[in-house]
Amino acid sequence: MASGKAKITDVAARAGVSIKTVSRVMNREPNVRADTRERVLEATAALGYEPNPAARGLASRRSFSLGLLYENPHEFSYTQRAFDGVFASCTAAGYTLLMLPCGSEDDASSAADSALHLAIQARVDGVILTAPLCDDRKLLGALRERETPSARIATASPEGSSCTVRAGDRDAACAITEHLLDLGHQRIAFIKGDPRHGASNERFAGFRQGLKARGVPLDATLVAEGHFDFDSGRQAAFGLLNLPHRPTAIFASNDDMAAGAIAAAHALGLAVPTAVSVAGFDDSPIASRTWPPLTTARQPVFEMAAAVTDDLIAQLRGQLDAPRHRLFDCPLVLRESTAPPAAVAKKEPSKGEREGAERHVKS
Amino acid sequence: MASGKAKITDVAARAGVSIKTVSRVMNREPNVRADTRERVLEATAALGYEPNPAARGLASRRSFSLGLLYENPHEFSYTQRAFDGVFASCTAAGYTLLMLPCGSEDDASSAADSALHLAIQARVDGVILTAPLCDDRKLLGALRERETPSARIATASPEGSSCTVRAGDRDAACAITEHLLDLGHQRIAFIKGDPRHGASNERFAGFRQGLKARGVPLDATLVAEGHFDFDSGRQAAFGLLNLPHRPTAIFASNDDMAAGAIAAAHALGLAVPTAVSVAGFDDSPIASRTWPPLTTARQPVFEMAAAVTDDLIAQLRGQLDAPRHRLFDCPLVLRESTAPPAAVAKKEPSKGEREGAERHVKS
DNA sequence: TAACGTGTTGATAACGCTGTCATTCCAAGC
DNA sequence: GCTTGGAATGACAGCGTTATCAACACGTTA
Repeated sequence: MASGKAKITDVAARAGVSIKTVSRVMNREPNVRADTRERVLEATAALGYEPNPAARGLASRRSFSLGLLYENPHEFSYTQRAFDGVFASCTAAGYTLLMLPCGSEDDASSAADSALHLAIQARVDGVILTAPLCDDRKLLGALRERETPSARIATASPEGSSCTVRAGDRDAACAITEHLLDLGHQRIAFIKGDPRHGASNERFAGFRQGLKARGVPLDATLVAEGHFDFDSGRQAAFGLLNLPHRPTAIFASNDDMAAGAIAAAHALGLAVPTAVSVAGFDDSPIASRTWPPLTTARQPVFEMAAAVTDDLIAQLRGQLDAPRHRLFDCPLVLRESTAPPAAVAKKEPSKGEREGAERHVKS
Repeated sequence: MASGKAKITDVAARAGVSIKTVSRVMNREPNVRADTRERVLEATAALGYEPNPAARGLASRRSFSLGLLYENPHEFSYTQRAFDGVFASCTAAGYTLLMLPCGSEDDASSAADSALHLAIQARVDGVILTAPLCDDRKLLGALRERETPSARIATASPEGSSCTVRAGDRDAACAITEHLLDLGHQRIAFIKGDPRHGASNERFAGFRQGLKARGVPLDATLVAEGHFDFDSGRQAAFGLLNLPHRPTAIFASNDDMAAGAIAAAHALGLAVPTAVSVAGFDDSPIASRTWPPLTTARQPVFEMAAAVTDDLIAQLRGQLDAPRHRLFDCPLVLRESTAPPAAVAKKEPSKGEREGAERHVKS
């Protein structure tokens, strides 16, 4: 399967037919003999031929594309926020944007392949990769091979020839940990995220760093595995809260898992934050919709996505000499899911720790 | 501003320059005299000229488009689920898909204009409209004028020459209302949705229909206005729960508002569902993340979006004689946010109403 | 046998733009 | 005035497909 430079004339030559016949086969038109079709298909496969959509569009006066018009919802998922940032930059620069979803976990690599295939078919000038795809070696290799410029959002390795952007996960996780320690918590549990995301390691490292800075030893029994989703957070929290000597605070490494932790606490009859404090990460929409709303760290996804897209476009235009690697701060967002532990709360009623419903503190 | 049929030769003729000069102006290339540029720009404006992206792409060997690769998150917003459905059908049919967001409420019509403009620029073969855009008369008029085929998701008027799909909002809302009545609730409050969405009326109508079927009169003081978002739901619920004679159940016409209602109840120290039951609509991700998780009606957004996209593509291919108008059922999803009212609960402990954590009942 | 129809294939002209390179213009310098 | 050189402009050949229409093969009918 030679790569994408073959054109219809090459296929026609190889199959020993005219380009029109190739065209007929590609467009599933009738009136082509079965054996002819076979020869053509063999040739397209052998040459790795992909029809050029621009040429097709020009000749046929169709675009083979649809538009989905929608009004921006108030509620954004991470992907949605990233899309909005990328879209804003694309529009400003006169680029159009294709969404290329992969079929999530199960067999992630082959799913990535299919998205990549769509990118190749559409002949995009460049691609933007989100975590964890941005660290998929196979995918990156394929892109390099095709010389497709790329940019990476939330990568684990902010280096190399493509532009990258990431959040200061470690520092922000450290700040959250210190916030919990400042409230008087000593037994703080941590729920890890999907190990394929670079951010997971960083956030865990930030947690350890925060403990270390205050001289609190890491208790391995208080570290649970999660996968960045609600259910895994709930499960992990159940385990943690059922421990003989349970933690007084849970730091889940994203908001969805933190929401799960809150649900687990509720189910066990433990009030948040009175009986147990819960903190998340990201400041995604769910963070302000739980009860109580979550203390978290705000990841500026829109800005990150827009910035890295600007960089990619600049690179495509040859306006960028070296790839740019950006780092964004994640400010702490204090809400009502964290408070001093019960024991401490009795002694000092936590004056000054709980005022405005929402405060932003630079991490 | 004549519409999209002008080409570069027309502009060149009108401006009295060669097509190459027009090209230079369009691409912001240097070395064009200011007055020449002016004349060209005047001509493009007068003719409503939009460069043909396919021709540009073919000649320049670039596509002026980027791809955003991402892994499907577990958590879907409504838009995300709709996108996934549309995308699945597009991919299967060999179409590419452009996301065309509008800038939400403030000045919705001009926002719709900008999205429409993008659609025209990109020369999409057709567009898919989601609520409330699908009922924007100005937008529909513009599409008709350009003879751009369209399909509509969740429209208020399931008729006309474009294919449509909608949910059985009225029946499902009626079913939810009857569920609450069956539990023994008599004072049921309703929080309306954004009036621009056709679904809002339907759901309210379903609510009234449910009451009427059981002979319960509609109490106007128990009907509050909302806008389908968390905050408006919370506000509305605050008002309702602070009434002298407060309702024993709240039916919010979507899940986000229902989540807001739960937050309001929590804030007022009212336990859900013991002190007050709450029901939502949509079965969006938030529905299973609140505490307690929400009783709601599942809107099969993915399937609806995929189906209407299939119809649109069939229409584009001339395989459809008459436009198709589809209706999807919304099955009831019973979770823990609804229970018999306190008074009734004392008498009969609600046997048989609370068993599996989640049951689906066809509406 | 000739004429006909049907299924299959190919030659060639678009499609609407950009890239290349030649040409023209015009102010500055001699 | 004449030359010079860079800025401004244009002529024209592609770009890689599809559409049109002609040509051809072959079995069937008159």
